[in-house]
Amino acid sequence: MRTTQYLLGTLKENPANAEVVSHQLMLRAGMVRRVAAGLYTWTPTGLKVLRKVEQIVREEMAAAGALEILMPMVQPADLWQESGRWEDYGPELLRLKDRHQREFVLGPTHEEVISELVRKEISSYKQLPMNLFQIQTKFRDEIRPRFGVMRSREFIMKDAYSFHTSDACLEKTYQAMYDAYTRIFTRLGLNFRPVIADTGSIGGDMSHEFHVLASSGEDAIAFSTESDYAANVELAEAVAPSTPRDEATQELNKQATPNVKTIDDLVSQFNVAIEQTVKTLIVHGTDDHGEPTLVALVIRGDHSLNEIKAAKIKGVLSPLVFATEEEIQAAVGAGPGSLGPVGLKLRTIVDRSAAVLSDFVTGANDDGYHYFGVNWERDAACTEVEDLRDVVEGDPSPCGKGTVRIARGIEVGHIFQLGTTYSDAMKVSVLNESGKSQNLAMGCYGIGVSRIVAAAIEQHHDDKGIIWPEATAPFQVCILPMNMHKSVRVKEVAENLYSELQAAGFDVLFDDRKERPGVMFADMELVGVPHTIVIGERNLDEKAVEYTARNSSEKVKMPIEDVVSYLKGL
RNA sequence: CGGCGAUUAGCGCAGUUUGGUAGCGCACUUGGUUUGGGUCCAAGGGGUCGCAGGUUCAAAUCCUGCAUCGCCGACCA
Repeated sequence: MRTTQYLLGTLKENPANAEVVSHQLMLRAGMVRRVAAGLYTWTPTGLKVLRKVEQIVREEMAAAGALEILMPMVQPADLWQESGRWEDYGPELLRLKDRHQREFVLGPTHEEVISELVRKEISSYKQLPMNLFQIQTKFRDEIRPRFGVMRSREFIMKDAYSFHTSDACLEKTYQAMYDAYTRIFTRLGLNFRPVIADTGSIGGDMSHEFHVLASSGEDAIAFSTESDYAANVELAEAVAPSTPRDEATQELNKQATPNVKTIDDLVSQFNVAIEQTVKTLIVHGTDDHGEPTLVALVIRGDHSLNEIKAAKIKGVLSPLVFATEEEIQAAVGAGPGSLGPVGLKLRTIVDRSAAVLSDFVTGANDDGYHYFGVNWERDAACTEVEDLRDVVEGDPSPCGKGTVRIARGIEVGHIFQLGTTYSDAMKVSVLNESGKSQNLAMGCYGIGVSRIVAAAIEQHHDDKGIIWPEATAPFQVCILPMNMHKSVRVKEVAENLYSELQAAGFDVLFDDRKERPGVMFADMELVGVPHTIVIGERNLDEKAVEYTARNSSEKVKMPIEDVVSYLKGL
């Protein structure tokens, strides 16, 4: 491709409204343009990268035995009503009507459509297992789209769905997908980790997320320092402390703390260690008779509540709903800044780490007062102990080996064993070997294709621009002729090399613009082309050109006739 | 949905406090100059100042409403 015939679209200045580096670079390198919130046009350079990612995903899915299909983006509402998600999905599901006033949705995912297909097409266990995938545009009406294509409303996803007559068979395909995903992200040149994940609203038993490690990632991941264990912090277990609770040494005493509204106030004004404080959070729940009630959750002052863990406790509303200040006042008689387990008349669930404290400090359920020297059993009941908090750096690893380290990741893939949730709702069944109708076990496997492009840039860039891994670079090589418009020799060598490289199968960008050298260098570095050949009068007397790799500052002078074989050998 | 902020040329911004008929840099066009790291000089094109209403002799500027966009939070395969 010649730059004079190409839409390069590079920007010298950083666009406003682009927060993360991948978003900035995608705009500056001319890969995408914003159309509306969370909606982007992929311009030629961006589309080339996107297609390369798609192709790798497609090849590895096919190699793992999945069959490619293409389902519609617009889906009839009745399928969603059948699965129950018409009600459950909420405002993220964009609903629309056609000219006959029939209701449709813009597909955020395709479990319903695939179930509809499979229940019609597959009728015998002999046709199973089957794994079908597509690479399709999805639409999710995100509350807050951000970070460019990283969290957009319209995005491209590879989604696969597998169907089985037994859990053992599902597990086998699940493992095959796990392995395929590992190959895909390896081929893409990404530093990634599979992590144990929450199954979330989609349900099911077993789930892994694949995360590209990057400081800008939206998810926190807990790793073991000594094993392969990795889990999303949402899910990672905070192991119960092995040391038993110390004996009480202090008397319970109530002190006036008029200016204390938060744990930080308490720590700074009364000289107590934050680890010796306890905070109490009030959430909505139901009692044994299913009646609405409030539940108190107690965690150590320096820890933070894990809402997913809390919501999984029986009798706690899921998703978690915090009590309002008015509700707390009505139930306890004190404001949120003065709550504590002593004398509290609500069901109280204590976090494992809070449960081993002694002589601790907590609110007195009386505005402006705290209890000091509090001890469990003696001063407050501690009957229910659960894992309620996020793990923190230095905790013992849940796997039993090493301690926890926290890193940030961008979720680029997610695989689930769904079981029969959808096939029960959608009646996806076949006749099994004994001639009985059986609902199918199902797995689903997603990869955020467009998100991968952004994630790759987060991981591979410097202050000059993008540094594409070989596999996803928009062009493999670029030719930069110095003052070609003044030098017949330079033009001739550049044109010849351009033809030769193309003939040898390289995707090459030939910068034939009448631009100053600095402009060309800056643009090619911004776009991130991995290999650059510079042709200038300076070296032509020796019939030589100069090679540089994007990921190195080293300049290599080489004879013109060696260029093709040199690049082939890389 | 709550809090905060923004909206002036294709992009990045100044001008708004104190009302007086719109400016800078980049990009673009033309001519010259320069030529291995975003040259320099000159000339030029491009704006219903987000929209609607109001105040005023006069509104980018003051007032009211709305829209769009972004940040933080809540939410989310």
